[in-house]
Amino acid sequence: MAADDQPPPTGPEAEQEWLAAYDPRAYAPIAVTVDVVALTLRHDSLHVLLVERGAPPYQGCWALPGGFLRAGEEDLDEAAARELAEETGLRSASEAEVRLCRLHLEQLGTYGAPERDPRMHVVSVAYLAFAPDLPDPQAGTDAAAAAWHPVSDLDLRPCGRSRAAGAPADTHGGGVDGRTGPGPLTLAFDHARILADGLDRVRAKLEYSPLATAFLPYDFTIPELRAVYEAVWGEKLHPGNFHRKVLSVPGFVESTGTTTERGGARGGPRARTYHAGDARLLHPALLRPTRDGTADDPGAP
Amino acid sequence: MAADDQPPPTGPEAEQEWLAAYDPRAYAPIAVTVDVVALTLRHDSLHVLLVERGAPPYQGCWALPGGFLRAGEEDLDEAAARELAEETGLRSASEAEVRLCRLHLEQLGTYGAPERDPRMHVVSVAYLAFAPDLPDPQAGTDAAAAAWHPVSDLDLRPCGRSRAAGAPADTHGGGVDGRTGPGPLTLAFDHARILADGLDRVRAKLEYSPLATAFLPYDFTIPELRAVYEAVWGEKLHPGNFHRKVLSVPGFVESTGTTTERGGARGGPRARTYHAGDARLLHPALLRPTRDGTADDPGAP
DNA sequence: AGAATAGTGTCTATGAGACATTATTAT
DNA sequence: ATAATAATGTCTCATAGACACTATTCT
Repeated sequence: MAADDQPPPTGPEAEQEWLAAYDPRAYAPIAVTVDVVALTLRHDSLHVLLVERGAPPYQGCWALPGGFLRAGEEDLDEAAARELAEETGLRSASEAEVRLCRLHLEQLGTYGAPERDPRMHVVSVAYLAFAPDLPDPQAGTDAAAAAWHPVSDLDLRPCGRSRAAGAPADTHGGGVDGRTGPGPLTLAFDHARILADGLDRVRAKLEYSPLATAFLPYDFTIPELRAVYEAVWGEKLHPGNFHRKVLSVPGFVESTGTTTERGGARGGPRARTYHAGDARLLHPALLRPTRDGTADDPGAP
Repeated sequence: MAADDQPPPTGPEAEQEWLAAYDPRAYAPIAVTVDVVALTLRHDSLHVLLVERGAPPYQGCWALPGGFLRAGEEDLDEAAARELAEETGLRSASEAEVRLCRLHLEQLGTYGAPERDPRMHVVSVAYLAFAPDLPDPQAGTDAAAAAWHPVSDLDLRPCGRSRAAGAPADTHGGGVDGRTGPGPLTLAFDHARILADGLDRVRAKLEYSPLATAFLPYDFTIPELRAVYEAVWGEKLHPGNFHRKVLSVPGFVESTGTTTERGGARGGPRARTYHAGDARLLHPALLRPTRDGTADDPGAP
């Protein structure tokens, strides 16, 4: 149900009473927030947008950008787009429109464990965003300190820190910078889990959807597209086979008829340029290399 | 963020003030509910569990079972399992444990348009459940009138009724039974959309996950498994090819070494029985028949 | 007996992946 | 000149799907 009513009213005035009881202030409060896992490619490695927390709990830790859903004013998608625009520091509507128009935004999942925020029960709707290279977030905006971080620098173990949920609120006294000693960065709340789920999602999505193009400018080359796959999957792909395969999937890319101005940085011919086609699903899919390990019956002669 | 704070405090007492401002009663209220798209197979056709609304809005309409998240008490998954147990009328914990233990439950998506419930802003976390044949919901429980409905009887057009979201709240005055004249059943709120999303999900999931087995009892035959695929996809499959393919996917099914007691209803040999294997992903996948329609370059000679 | 079904065998088209090869460009 | 790279060609293996066939069981 939307707002459900377990015991339905039995009479007309009981019904009135029932409706009156809908005042949510009578219930224990739940907050609804929207968090965004915004991914982009920088220097051929996957980066995620994080903000540094300026207040406890988890003060000094990095966290996913996000904020409260504005009750009665916006849908979840709108809230996610708004938060992202705010945190990336694209203030003017026109600039935001230009830079974010090619942005892909999709719902990732919702996280609602009662103890995930020590202050109160917070239900967070997580979104996943893919963007072509965005500028560094500008200081002086809503984001106290927002920055792109290489995903490989982060600690994504099941519960980042010492059990994220029940983590001590006095974290801000000790290692304030979100690092556990010399190790990788840890994230606030259950954000490591959310980010891990987002990475799983994007890795899977590249197989059957053309969304790799969302990480690139409007025009791109096949080798650039391959770099996206390699960065997201963390594996080198066979250039020749990848090239032929991409061109064989109907609607994946469309030729522009032109090439790049210069060859590769280390030599090689100019590459032809393409832009995204109209396919929304890849047929056939670009399957991830089978890092099998299945041993596939090596016992048989 | 979990509960985010855009403008971080600048001083110690400002911080205190900031934390005090966290009282969610100061914000416009948002309700959080959990809805369940519970699917099962009956007589080889897909059925969904619905409850009849006893109160406005959408009084008399059918809706997905669901209810409020209990603040501070339960996670989203727990709330979904609880609602499902309540609405299916499996009251005793032991019975619920027995009947629901084989239940598959996964998060489907979250719906939060401000106007989706005319009373207030309600954010609903939708879950998808697959179950082997469950008994008819018992009257006299929480569910005023809960019943399994054939999915094919429902109107799943983009916005079920007259634009679900802005639908008039006085619906209970007119066509009270959830039908628009002689047509198929329409659902309350945006539940037609949620159900449609759930159907998309289950159709896709059968391809690459072994979840078809969640619709069947512990032991099953390959033809029974095929019936699940045919019901969900709405297409007849080639019995011979399906059989060989299922057995060729490692970890999908495991032989029990026995067969059914009797042959098919209309003749044929006894079928061997299997139970679900330990694979969580199918490799290779069971791809849906390509209802291509791509015309596949009919212009060439 | 006749009909329907479980399970297996065979053949073909297609796609994935391993190389190999040619042409083009930067250093 | 040398090295690196874009793009294409060729070959092999695995899988999907069409079809045929046998064996078993119900009416």
